[in-house]
Amino acid sequence: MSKQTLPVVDLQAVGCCAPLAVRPMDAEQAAVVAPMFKALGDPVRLRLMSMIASVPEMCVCDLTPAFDLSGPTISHHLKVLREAGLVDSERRGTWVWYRVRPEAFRQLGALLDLPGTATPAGA
Amino acid sequence: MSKQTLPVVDLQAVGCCAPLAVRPMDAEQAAVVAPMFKALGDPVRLRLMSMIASVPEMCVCDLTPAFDLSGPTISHHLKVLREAGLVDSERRGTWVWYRVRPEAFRQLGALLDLPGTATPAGA
DNA sequence: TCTCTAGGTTGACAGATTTCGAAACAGGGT
DNA sequence: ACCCTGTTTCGAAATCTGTCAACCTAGAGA
Repeated sequence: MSKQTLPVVDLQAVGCCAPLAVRPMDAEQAAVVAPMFKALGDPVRLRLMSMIASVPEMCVCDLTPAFDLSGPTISHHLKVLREAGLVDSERRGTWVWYRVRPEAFRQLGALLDLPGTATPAGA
Repeated sequence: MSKQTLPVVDLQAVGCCAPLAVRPMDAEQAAVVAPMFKALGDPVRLRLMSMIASVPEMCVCDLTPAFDLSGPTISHHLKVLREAGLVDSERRGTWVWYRVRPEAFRQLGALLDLPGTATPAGA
């Protein structure tokens, strides 16, 4: 699965993350970050992500039945999220558990900060 | 262009935006938000977005030469950003100007908030 | 140990979407 | 009328989505 960190995103190396609204992104940075947004750009994956993100960890066996999709399809979507660096998976016994990678999540959030807009309380 | 607001996203109607990490998204919400992430999921569009977001407004005539792509292609990408509700365009005389829609930007940012993680100053 | 069963992933494939450029078109200035 | 900016249309090539079949791993039972 991914006990040893995959050669995937390498968030640190990007020198990342002035908010989009502050400094334009260079091509290299964009090439690293775009796949993360792309991974979230599918309704199924977005829901998978939100289900995983809203708990400490989530079993695939609870993810799959939430959709009208076959097991392999869910597995493929999870792979996309994994390869984008957004989640991490670990097999424990019979089941496979997914959890978010907070660094990646944080990086995307930071990118979307709108300076001078301290996320209004009521939003 | 888009003087009258396009029947596009309708951010308010979604009842949107508990952070992903707080509550799982229902299918309907995901269907509305996913296209926005999808729009940012291409390196070219991500850079376009960042170029637009980092200034009050941006002329297409300054956007196009920043890429090794034809005019029509850039125009296509801008259309995707527009239809996702992320930017707005306006023709003034000869040139067309693009600017971000802060509400959309804010919505995405809110979705990616990681509660208990007040965006560290240095990040 | 050997087998059986359940949970997940991988590989291969058809059908749908994207991406991009050439050419044609529309808006606006001169 | 002519030129310049940007968009649209259309078609070709590449990529994505979802399924079935096959496979691998782990636990249960004989």
